[in-house]
Amino acid sequence: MTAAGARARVRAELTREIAEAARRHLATQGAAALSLRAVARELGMASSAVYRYFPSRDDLLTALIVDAYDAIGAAAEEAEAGVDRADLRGRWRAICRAVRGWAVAHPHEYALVYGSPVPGYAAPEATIGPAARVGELLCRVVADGVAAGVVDPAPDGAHAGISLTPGVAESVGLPPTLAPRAVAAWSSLYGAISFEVFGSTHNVVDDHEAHFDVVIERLADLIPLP
Amino acid sequence: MTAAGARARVRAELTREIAEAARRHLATQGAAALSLRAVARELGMASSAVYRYFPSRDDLLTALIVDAYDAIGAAAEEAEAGVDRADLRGRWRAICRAVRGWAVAHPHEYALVYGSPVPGYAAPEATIGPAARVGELLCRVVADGVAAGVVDPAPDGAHAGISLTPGVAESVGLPPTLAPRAVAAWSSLYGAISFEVFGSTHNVVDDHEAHFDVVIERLADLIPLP
DNA sequence: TGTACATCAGTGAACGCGCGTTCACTGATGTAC
DNA sequence: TGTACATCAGTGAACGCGCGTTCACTGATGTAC
Repeated sequence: MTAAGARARVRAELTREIAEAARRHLATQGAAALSLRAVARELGMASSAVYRYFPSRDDLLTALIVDAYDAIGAAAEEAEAGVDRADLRGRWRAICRAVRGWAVAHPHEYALVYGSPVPGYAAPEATIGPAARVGELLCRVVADGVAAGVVDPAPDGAHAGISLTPGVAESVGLPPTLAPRAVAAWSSLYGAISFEVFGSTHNVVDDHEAHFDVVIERLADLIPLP
Repeated sequence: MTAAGARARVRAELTREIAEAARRHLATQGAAALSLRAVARELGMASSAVYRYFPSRDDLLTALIVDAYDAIGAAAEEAEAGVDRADLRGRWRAICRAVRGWAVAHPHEYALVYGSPVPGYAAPEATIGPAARVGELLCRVVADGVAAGVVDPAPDGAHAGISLTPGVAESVGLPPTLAPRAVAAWSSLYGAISFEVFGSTHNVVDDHEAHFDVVIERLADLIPLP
């Protein structure tokens, strides 16, 4: 039991070490340069040894993707938790800034999850939960506003909401008349971040942080949040 | 003269054929699968022969990137040109829908220009002009609204505009107090499209076209456009 | 406590693959007199 | 119009590289009696 437990512990540790080496590689070289051989080299082990921990390159990739989503989600949740519950716009700003801050600090990991899909890689089910954390957090702020009576639950009238997958609005606690706006704000947030991180606004925006503050307020107005 | 002209014409034709074969490859396999050798294979020529037309793989990539930007820009401009000049929202909608339509029809080419930057590839100057076409078009609609007196030129007050690169607002004909909002709408547009094309809203949005219509109106409100 | 066996981690060589790029070359096409 | 020369397109072999994955193997670590 103790012996087996020790073996399992060592195994878990090495698994984490491999994933961390892979993440370092990803951070400096980008996703395309991420190879099992390069990771094995950095750890000083034979490339075939990595197969004891990850059955294939795609499984290693999945681990990194899940970790990236979780890191972004955790950063956003932590920042949002530090704001007064009644301050809806403050919570909204905290989420957006946390996501941008993480993305700017980890551009390659950000690209892995929000850039072009990795060719030949199909995201498994394990990634969809972590991927939703930020969106759910944004929706919670809006839902709290509806509950408090300060956010109009049906700004578009009664006919909105048919565009979303059935059940989604309910699962995030929003009326179907409001949920599409939250999704629009959500995707817009990532549009601004991707433009900055991927360089699309390189010749256009000078002070990215100041510009992002403008974007945040516009997206809050889009709901609209008070 | 005629002979030399014929040679040059043949050369230009083959250059175009190579680029088109590369585009086909890109469209079906994605940017990572794009190799000089694969293109040469498809054209039935030796891989070394391609070097007579493109000095390196990166030059071929540049040609594809410029072509993609131009195709998106042309699609947007053509759609916008078909709308009554006074119908600002109609022109805005036409641009957004054209860009989305092109992106959905050419996901890999879209990913090439708006997805993760290609590792090891630095976008040369030749790409910055074509890359700006859609943004400029959106700005023109807003600027026309200001000229017509139906768009508030300073919705944020006098202090906005310091976030953009000096000269940008002037070059697109917008007051510095309004330009950041246009940039915000511009990046938001691509956020919505990227989420759809890259699959981020796979489990969230059901009817992407209907949802995109919601987004368009929200982005027009963001300026706000009448 | 000691011994026979099973499990597991890690090795190193090999497989087959495709890539970008270079180079000396062969013909064909154009040019100058 | 004809001939000597220069230019160009395209070839095919080769260079050196790194990749993912497999496989038979060697020791070490744990387990059962």
